[in-house]
Amino acid sequence: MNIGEISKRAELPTKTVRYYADVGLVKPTGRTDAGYRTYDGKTLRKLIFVRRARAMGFSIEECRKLLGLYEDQSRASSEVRAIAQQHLSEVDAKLIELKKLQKELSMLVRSCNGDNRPDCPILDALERG
Amino acid sequence: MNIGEISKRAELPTKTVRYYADVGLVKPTGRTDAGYRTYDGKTLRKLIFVRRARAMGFSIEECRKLLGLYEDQSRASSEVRAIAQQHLSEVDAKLIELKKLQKELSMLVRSCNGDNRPDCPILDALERG
DNA sequence: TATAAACCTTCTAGTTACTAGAAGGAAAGG
DNA sequence: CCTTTCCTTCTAGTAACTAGAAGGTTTATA
Repeated sequence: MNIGEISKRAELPTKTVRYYADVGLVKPTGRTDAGYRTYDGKTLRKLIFVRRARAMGFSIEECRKLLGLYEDQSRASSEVRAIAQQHLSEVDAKLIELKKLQKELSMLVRSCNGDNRPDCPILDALERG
Repeated sequence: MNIGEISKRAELPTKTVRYYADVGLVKPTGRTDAGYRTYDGKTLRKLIFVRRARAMGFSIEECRKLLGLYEDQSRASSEVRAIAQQHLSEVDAKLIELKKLQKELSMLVRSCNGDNRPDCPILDALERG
């Protein structure tokens, strides 16, 4: 399969597949005489794996580690769990921050009349803290 | 005040203050003979305003608009409210996504034994979807 | 007064994970 | 044969800084 075909099947833009090849995340299995990248079923599964991991918010470096473990038939599940747990903690933390922010912002938006007068509690809050 | 002083007072790194000057968000009031940036109380308030707005997740461009409205004594509060409301909607959307992610991830982490055996539901989920 | 420490300047480049676009070669269809 | 579509590489842009280098200025101290 060339890059167009694999992109369609992996549901990733060709630019992204090329990028993953460049950074050594998922390399093509080979090249044609003309220099076209070629991929097989195994690399397709890796690309899909990466797409899903990225959708879960894992970074490229985390994906690299996960792929390594995915490939390693003798890995311990604890290694994978550690990465996922770490990522989950970060998600938890972000969630808390975002909830606080939402609360503050929605309070501000509700408190502002939103009319033609210049008086605005939102700006006041940003100014005074 | 020079950049070191204003940085301390605004609780922003000097690099960031310089960056804000470069992008025209908060410009110094002038320069000394030696080329040092100088700031006054008004620019200090603007920098603090920007720090708070950034902490609320407003982008630099949103900060620019908010600063414009902050400066404009005759603005309508509805203009400010529109920006905040827009931002709030984005926060809401992100929050929903992040909650879904958290649920999925924590389920996966819980389902994984995390022992020495290679069997791992996390990798399985990433592979199969 | 000499000099060292602490401060300032500009410029370049690195960060994350792509994305857009340009210039040009290759393959496939009519 | 020609056109369209696909592929290649390379450069540069995105957001919002941050790190570091090379060098000028100011201030404090010996």
